[in-house]
This record gives sequence, C-alpha cells and structure tokens, in this order.
Amino acid sequence: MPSDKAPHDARLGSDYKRRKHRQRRDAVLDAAAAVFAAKGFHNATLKDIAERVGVLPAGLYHYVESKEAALIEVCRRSGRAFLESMKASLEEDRPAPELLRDAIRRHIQNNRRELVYIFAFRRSGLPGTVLPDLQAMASEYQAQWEAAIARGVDRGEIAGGTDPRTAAIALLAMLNGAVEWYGRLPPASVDTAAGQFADIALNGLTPR
Amino acid sequence: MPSDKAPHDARLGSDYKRRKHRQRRDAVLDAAAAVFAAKGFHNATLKDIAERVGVLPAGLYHYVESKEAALIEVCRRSGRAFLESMKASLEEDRPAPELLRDAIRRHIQNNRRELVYIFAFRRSGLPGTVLPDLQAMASEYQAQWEAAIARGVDRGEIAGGTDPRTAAIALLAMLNGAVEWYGRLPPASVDTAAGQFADIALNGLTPR
Amino acid sequence: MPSDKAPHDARLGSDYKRRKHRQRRDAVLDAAAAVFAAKGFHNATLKDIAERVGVLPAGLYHYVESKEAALIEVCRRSGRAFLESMKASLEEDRPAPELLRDAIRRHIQNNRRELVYIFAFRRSGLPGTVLPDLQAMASEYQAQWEAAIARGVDRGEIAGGTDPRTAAIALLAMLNGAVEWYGRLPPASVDTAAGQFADIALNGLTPR
Amino acid sequence: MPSDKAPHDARLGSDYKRRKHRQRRDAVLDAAAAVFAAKGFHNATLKDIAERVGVLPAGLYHYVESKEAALIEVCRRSGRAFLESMKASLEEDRPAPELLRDAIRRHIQNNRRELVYIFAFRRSGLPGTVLPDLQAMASEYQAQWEAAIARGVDRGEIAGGTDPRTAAIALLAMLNGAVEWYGRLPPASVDTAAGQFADIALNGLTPR
DNA sequence: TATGAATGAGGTTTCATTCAT
DNA sequence: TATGAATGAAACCTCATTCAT
Repeated sequence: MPSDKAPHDARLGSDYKRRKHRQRRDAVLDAAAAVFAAKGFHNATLKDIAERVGVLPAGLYHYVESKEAALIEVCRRSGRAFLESMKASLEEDRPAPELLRDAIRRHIQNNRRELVYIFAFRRSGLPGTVLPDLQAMASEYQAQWEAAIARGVDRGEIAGGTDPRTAAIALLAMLNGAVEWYGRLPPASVDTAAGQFADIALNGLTPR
Repeated sequence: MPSDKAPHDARLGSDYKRRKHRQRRDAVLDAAAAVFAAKGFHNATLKDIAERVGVLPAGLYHYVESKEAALIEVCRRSGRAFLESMKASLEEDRPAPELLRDAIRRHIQNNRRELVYIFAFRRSGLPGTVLPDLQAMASEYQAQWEAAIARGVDRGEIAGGTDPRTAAIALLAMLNGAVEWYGRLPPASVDTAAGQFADIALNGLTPR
Repeated sequence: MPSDKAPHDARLGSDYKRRKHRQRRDAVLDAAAAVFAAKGFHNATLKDIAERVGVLPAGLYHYVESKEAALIEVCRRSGRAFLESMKASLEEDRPAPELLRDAIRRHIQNNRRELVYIFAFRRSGLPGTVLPDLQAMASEYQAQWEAAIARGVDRGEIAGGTDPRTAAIALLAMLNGAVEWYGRLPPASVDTAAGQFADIALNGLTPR
Repeated sequence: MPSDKAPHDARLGSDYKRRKHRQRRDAVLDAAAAVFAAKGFHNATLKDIAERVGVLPAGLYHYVESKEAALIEVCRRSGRAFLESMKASLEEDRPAPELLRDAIRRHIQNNRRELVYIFAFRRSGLPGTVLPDLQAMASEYQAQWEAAIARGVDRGEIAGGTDPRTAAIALLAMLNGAVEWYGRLPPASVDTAAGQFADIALNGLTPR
C-alpha cells in the first residue's frame, strides 16, 4: 500500500522498487559528497549535484529532504564507514610502530576515497545542524589513535614521556594537512608520500 | 584640486583625512579577514563583515570595490606580512634543529594572528581571480622551508636521505592541520602544543 | 536523456513542453519589449516586466539569462522582423512615388507594432553589447530606402538632383520623429497622419 | 542676514557671493543638461555630473535640491530659451517658404545647442513631475509652427488643403528625428543637411 | 563651500524549494 | 519518477541623499 509521504521515506511498494530507490539514493548521496568536497557546502549548488546524477535539481527531492539533510547523511555515511575501517586497523595487536605506519597509510587512502576529511575535520562553515554529529565522530576517531599510542607507550615502543593526546593530534594534523596540501594527486604519489610521512613521524627529522 | 575618483582609491584631500581613511579601511579588511576565515569566502556575507565594523553593508563600499576585491586585498596583506615575518626566521644561520623548532612555533603563532592559513593554504572554493597570487605565495613559502631543511641535510643536522621537499610538506601539513584542528584555543595551550609538535617532528615518536 | 542545461536553453523534453516554453518565452520578450519601449532600458525594471507577465521577477530567469540578454533578444527579434517586412515593400518594382507612399505607411504601422524604433534608432543609453547589432540593422534599413529613392531618380520619378542618402535620412527622421511625437494614438488617426506625411514628403508644402 | 535654509535658495549674504553662487549653479545645471542628454535621466548619475563640474556628488547639493529638481530646472531653462528664440523667427512677417526654411535651420541649430529636444520632445522615461511642464512647452511650440503655416495657407504660399496641425507635426517630426539620426555630427554637415531637409519639406521629392 | 562617511531604498541575480503535470 | 514553472529569501551592489566636519 503506497504511503502518502515523500518518497525518501523509502516506504515503497514492492521489494524491487525499494531496492531501485535505494540505489538511486546512493548515487545521489555520492554525487553530493563529491560536490561538497570539491566546492564546499555553501558553494555547492543542487544543480551541481543534479548534473552529476543526470537529473534536474527538483528530481533530487525524491531522495533527500533538503540540501542540508543531504550533507548530514553524507557525513554520517562516510564518517561511519571511515571509522569502522580505521577502528580495525588501530586495534590490531601489533607493535605500535608497525601499526601506526599502516594506520597512517590507510588514513590517507581512506580519506581520499571517503572524502571524510572534509566533513569530519573541516567543520567551519557548515550549518550548525550537523556539527554535533561531526564533533562526536572526530572525538571518537581521535580517541582511537590516542589508545593505540598509549598502548605503545606502555609497551615501551613509543618514547616515554609522550603525551598520547598531543601525539594523536600532531599525527592527525599532519595527515589532514596533507590531504589539503596535496589536493588531488594521482594515488601513486600520495602513497609514497604517505610512507615518508610515516618515517618522519616515527623517526623524526634529526639523525639517529 | 578635488579628487574625481571613488573614495576607496584613497586619493583624499588632507593628510588627516587620508590617515583616518586608511585606518578605517584597515578595520574593514581586518573584519573581512576574520569573517572569511571563520565562515569561508562564499559563506561569508557582507552583512557579517559590516556588522563587525559597525556599519551597514553599503558602507563597506567606501573602502573596497567588491567582496572579491576585499578577499584579494586581505590575502595579499596577510600573505605578504606572513611571508616576510617567516623569511627572517628561516634564513637565520643556526643549527637546523633549533631553527626549525623556532620556525614551527612562529608559524603557528603568526598563522593564528594573521589568519594566513585560510588564504594561503586552503584555496579550494575561492574565486579564480585570487588563486594565482595565492599559489605563488604558497610556493615561495614552501621553498623557504625546503631551503632550510636542505641546509640541515648538508651539514649533517638532518637525517641523511631526507627529501627536503617531502619533509617540508610534511611539516607544513602538520602545522596547517594543527590550526584547523585546534581552532581557536587560548594562546597558551597552542604554545605548548607547538613545542610538542616540534619534538615529534624532530625526534619522532619512537624511543631514541 | 534529461537536459543538463538551464531552462532558457530550451532543450526541453517533450514537444509539447518545448512549444509551451517557447510561447511563454515569447510572452516574456514581448513584455520586455513593451517595458523597454515605454521607459527605456535603464529605467525599466525586471519587476515591471514580471508584473506584465504575471510572475515574480525571479521567474523571468527561466526564459532569459539576464536583463541585458533580454534586451539583445528583443532587439534582434523585432529588428529582424521589421527589416524583412520592409524589405519586400521597398524592393517592389513600381513607380517610386507609389512605392514610397506605401512604405511610409508600412513603416509607421510596423514600427508601432514592433516597437522597433526604440531599439533600432534610439540607441543612446543602451548597453554597449547591443550597439553593433543595432547599428548594422539601422544601416541596412537606411540602405534599402536609399536604393528605392535612387531607382526613382534614375527613372525620373524623383526630382533630379536629389541626394538619395539625404532624402532617405529626411524621410526616416520624419517617420521616427512621428512615432515619438504621436506616442500611442489610436491606430486610425496614425493612419491618416501617415497619408498626410506622405503627401508632404512627395509634393512638398508649397503649391504646385 | 544669512538664511537658515539650504544654500540653493540663493538667499546669500553679499552681492558678490550671490553672483558667485549663481555662476556656479549655472555650471552645475549645464553639466546636468549635458549628462542627461548624453545618457538619459535614469542612466545619468550624480557622480557623472559632479565629475564634469570638478566636485564630488555631495557638493552638488549646494546648488540643486535633488537630481529631479536639476532635471526640472534644466528643462525649464533650455525650454524657455529655445521657445523665445524660435518665437521671434516664426512670427516674422515674411513669405512662408522663406520663413519656414529659416526656422527649420534655426530649430536644428538651436536644438543642438540647447539640447532641448531631449527634454521637450523625448519625454518617455522622465519622472512624472516634469511632464506637465514639458507638455505645455511642446504644445506652445507646436502652436507657433501651426500659426506660421496657417498664415502661409491664407496667403496662398502654402498648398491649399494643407492641414496646419498635421503639417506642423510632420515638420517637427522630421526635425527631431534628424537630431536623433545625426547624433552629434560636426555643425557644418548638419547645416547643409538642414538646407536639404527644407528643400524636401517645401518642394517634395517628386519633380515639379 | 566642499568633503568623506554613512545610510536606505531599490535593483539584478542566485538558489533551495514546492508543485502541478 | 522526473520535469519545468514558479516562488521567496537573501545575496551583492548602486546610487541619491544626509550630515558632521
């Protein structure tokens, strides 16, 4: 029995239609993510997003309630995916240097794929509605790094006297700054840069 | 002979008026810088800026030709000031570790004061008119760090095999990421964080 | 395949919609023509035009890109229509006096209907973008009258010694001045006036 | 005793100051006339006028109450001057053909000098405040031509059956259209054109 | 008398959003 | 489901005008 509400409620008739709707909605949110990342929330227009989907702006309203709702959903989706993916990495039971080196590479790669940096870390200028969510995700993520570093300090794999919080921030700062700095380079060069970043973070610039 | 140009040309009659005008214009540009930094160029409105100055939006046009002209001027002003100030730091003839440690602190402090990060490093979403200028400033700045690091390598004060370019990028990435990450903390905590950042960058996270 | 362009590009889906769009666009341009003619380009506001169409100002942007684009289109449309219509009149193979008498009448009538006078002849104060087009149309039109007069001189139907160019200008000046002078009189009185104008132009004021 | 009203009341202290003020005011009105004629009332800005006077816009308010008041004054001044000058011409006791030929030339010349055409004949787009005045002047002027033509008919110097009103309109239409058409040619060529216009108006285009 | 500062009304334009089709 | 039409809020900007100096 068809609903009398807007279609983005996904209360649709048949299973087939429901699946189809979900796919289309995913396409819309992917397009939104790409456009928001490229131009920023305010600078992005629904026309930009619609073009990417191959639809006129009004058509988007079958899948999202509003531009802002799209942002929220995009943030939640990519933030969640990113967090899950990193959580596994950071909780492995391995020597801290190895673990961090891998996590650094994965952060950069995932970040590029998920564009999460934009939403989770560059928060100024976003509508207030989404900020609490983002703040929560960012805190959770930072805590994961802190925990991994703290474990390393306990085991003597990270220099004694290191403050896990500050170290986590320094690492994340570097990683996020890198995304900004490199912009959209070919994946390969980003990969090698990630390795060098890890070297510096772990060994420092001065000779050992 | 009276001026035949608009007031923002600053061809004003008396010395007194000229000075007054310059001061007011500085206030306007400072307000613009703050608002642009806080909300991004597109998200910022002339109303925001005008309110900060204590004026109605139309009043701004005595001092700037347009919103975009304000951005350009803000970028040029703070970018130039920042570059001059850092150039001195980075060209001193001192051991590289000391020099870099100081430069790191100064970058963070200046960046906060000058808000230059926003304009010089976070370029996506700005109008195309300003990008070449900003690109040039960013390159010049990066080159200064590279030179300082390269000198360190030559003297054996920085680990052999370090690629100055990548190292410079890693450092700047970290520093800029930090500005984003910390937002607007009280100066004191930023200062101690800067020290710890320098420790990590120079000595690495693993024990020596 | 859905369109990826703005609606005023008129790449619309179905034939029905395309036709409807064209009609509406014509209505918009007609309204624009009327308002431009009545108040001049600068004095005319989008609000004026929109009211005449029964729409809010923003609604006009479905059909025209900008106020200036509307002007250009209006000029092109009415100018072309006017020229085509007059060309036929002026190239008929008939005795010059008859031919001119008819052309005079048609000029006045068409001019009123097409409002072309405003766009083709009263050019001062229009944006520079449209001027070359208008200049070209005006020259072409004048040339048609000159040719008709020159033929008359050759055949002895127009007084020997008449300079076709000056005569053409005098005629056109009179006709255009008349539009201005009469403003918007009832068509009937304009018609009889047109006849008397022709009498004067062909026979002169002094007795024969 | 100095007044407490705005200075354009011209209730000034000394004779010297009064004269000086009047001169300056004339300069302002001349500038206004030129700018209005060149760009139309709405398109003209106070800045345009002020620049021509060598003053900033606010300075104009010592001499005129408002932009619209300036227009009214300009119209009255040049309209009056024009009418007086033409009245004499048209009331001379001479054969109508000669008289009209002279008047035609004077109209064109005066019109160029006084720019009266713009104000007296091209009324659309002017603020409603000035229209009655202009209408009155235009009617008065037309009546003078009508009278001259009617006298010519009575004396048999103008073709019998000529309707003085229509003939006057035709003449004026031609003359005013000519100003538009010619724009701002060198006076010499306008002069010869004026002669040819008179020929056509008096003798007609067809051979005698 | 003239100026620079400031205002406020009004203009063009963009854009998220709604709605009938 | 998607579209074109239309809206209304809000943005940038211009300009006539006022006022303290």
